[in-house]
Amino acid sequence: MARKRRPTLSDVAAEAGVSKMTASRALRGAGDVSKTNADLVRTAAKRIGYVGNPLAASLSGKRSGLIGVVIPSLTNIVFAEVLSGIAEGIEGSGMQPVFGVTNYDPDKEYEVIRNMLSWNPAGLIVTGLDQPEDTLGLLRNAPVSVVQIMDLDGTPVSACVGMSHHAAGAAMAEALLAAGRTAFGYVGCGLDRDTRARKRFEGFAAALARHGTGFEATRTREGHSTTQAGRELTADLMAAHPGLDCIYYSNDDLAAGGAFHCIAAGLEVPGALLLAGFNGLDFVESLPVRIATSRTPRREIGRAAARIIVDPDRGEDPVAQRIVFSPRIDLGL
Amino acid sequence: MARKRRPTLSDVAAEAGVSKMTASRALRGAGDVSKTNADLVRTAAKRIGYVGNPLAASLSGKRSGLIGVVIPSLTNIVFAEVLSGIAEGIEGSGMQPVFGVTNYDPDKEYEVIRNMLSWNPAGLIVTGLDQPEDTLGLLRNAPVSVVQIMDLDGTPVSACVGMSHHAAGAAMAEALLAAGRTAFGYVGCGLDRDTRARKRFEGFAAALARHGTGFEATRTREGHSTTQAGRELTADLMAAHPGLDCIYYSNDDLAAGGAFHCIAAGLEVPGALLLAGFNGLDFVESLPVRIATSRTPRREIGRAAARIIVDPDRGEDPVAQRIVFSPRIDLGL
DNA sequence: CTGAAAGCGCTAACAC
DNA sequence: GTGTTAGCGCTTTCAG
Repeated sequence: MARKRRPTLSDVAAEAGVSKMTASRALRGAGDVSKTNADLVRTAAKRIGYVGNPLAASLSGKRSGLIGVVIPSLTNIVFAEVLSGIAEGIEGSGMQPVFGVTNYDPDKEYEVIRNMLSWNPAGLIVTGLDQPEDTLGLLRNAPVSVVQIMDLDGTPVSACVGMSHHAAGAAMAEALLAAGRTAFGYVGCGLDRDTRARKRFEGFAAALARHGTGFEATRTREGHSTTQAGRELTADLMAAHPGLDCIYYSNDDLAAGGAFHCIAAGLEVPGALLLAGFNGLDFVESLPVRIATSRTPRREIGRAAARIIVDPDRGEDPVAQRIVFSPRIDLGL
Repeated sequence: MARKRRPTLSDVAAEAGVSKMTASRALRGAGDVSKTNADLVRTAAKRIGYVGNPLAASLSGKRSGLIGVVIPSLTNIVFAEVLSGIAEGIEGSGMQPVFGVTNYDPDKEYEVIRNMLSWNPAGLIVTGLDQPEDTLGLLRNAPVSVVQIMDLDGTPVSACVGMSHHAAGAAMAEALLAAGRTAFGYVGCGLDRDTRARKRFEGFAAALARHGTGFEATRTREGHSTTQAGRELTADLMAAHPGLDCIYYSNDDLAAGGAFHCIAAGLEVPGALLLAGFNGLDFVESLPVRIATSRTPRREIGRAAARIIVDPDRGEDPVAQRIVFSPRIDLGL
């Protein structure tokens, strides 16, 4: 049962009795086509089951309908949700998202971006602002819309949508101080590679300093943020510094681990010890104890980034867009 | 600063002083090229910074270097990890993964697959075996390698890699019965659309039936599986059936919510009430109480699926591959 | 082993 | 409005 060759634009044109160009124009609503012919073409296309070949269109036109997305990890639900938002934002545009995972490795990131650029994507969505210089060069010279996401603390190549992690850290510190906490500890994972977590830490520390205080102790570890790591580091930290009344974590996963430790150890949360995470993941709400967190609009960030690429609008205005989100603090009290 | 046109194969050929074809062959190691020329070409390519245009290659050759991945959701960490595994499996092959999210909507799935096929991908990785007939037609006639993942209970279009959810459910039931549990409840979300969760439920129920028992009560809800939903449904279920000594959940997220309820309600877990989830997510290990789960090798599944598409090997053997994984039960006792 | 010719399927530029 | 002519950058023939 020889599978028939997939119909091409020529087939549609022949079927409709017009030229390839008219068919092309009619199908993508470009240029002017008489209503009669437009209908003719559309019916013909439907009849023979024509599906355009975006590969050919991309090669011919300047830009492909691909949107490259570069994220550091997919094990982290946060980035999965960003992807999800991007998929939503692209919806109906006929574009396809392609993704690349860097595992927080700058060299891998360079490779991934370079590789993606070879596809002549319509746009590139890249996580973060702190790429090494050669990667930035790649992005600056790329003949595509570049959108950097998740971060605002720095100088974007072009458009960027995200939030200030420094400010987010500071805001959380202010809120915790206002809630009467005085003895702070910190627990974080992968700070060597996660520049945004580092910025939150610094923002938090800076705010404490402004109030004449600081972290009494910190516990950090390389590698992924897991609840298990959070639990262990918290146990360790509290054993050494039982006087702490507040711990700031680099994210909710670690904070949840901290909560689990406290439950197991019979530590009263948040009364005796207040735990603060970051992201506002869903499960935070249903933990048996309340913890503080900053809710980040990651799906919205993805959606907004996708929209910037999908919409050619904004009249080429030379000032690149900068969409600012602010995480919302929830002390859970 | 006029950005120079990106170098093409012709440029490389000219630079190396050979024909386009020799350059092409040398660069992708196809056909025979004299070592001398091969070196000449490679150096020339490096010198002028040549990066191939996969769009053109795809249009010219039969298949593109794109791999389509169709998943129901990205809000669920499980599928994000599958994607992650796919990215690993593709690594170094020069292929690009493109993804589409269906939100468990069969119509959306049809559209996504159809759209992806238009790119002439090298392969398609699709979640599940239970597509509607028209979607199956699309897949069967697709001139690409199709790999269905996550499920084995049914007839695959071609290759498939995953596990039997029916068997997984049954195995968990057997294990719980062996552990002495006698009064079973069930909590699930989104069973109307998640056929695999349904299969686990059925497998579990069938096993109970073989032992002359069954679920005393079930609580289900539409929509996503969230810890919050798990917590609420558990509270509801236990209020109505305080005599239960075991609850089977459609996944770990719900089970965690159940655990949180029990902690808050002072119910002894697992002593008085054993909770069993599915997936073996990382956080299960660090929960303050132990719950049972089935560990699923989702990253491995992704990696294996990618490999099937990346490797042309296995000598065209007409028997499509079928890679079987078995979840490993951990009662957490 | 190497090269010349002929497209892949589509669209940008011009004519008409 | 509509058709024609050229490619996009690569690979597949098929001759040498």
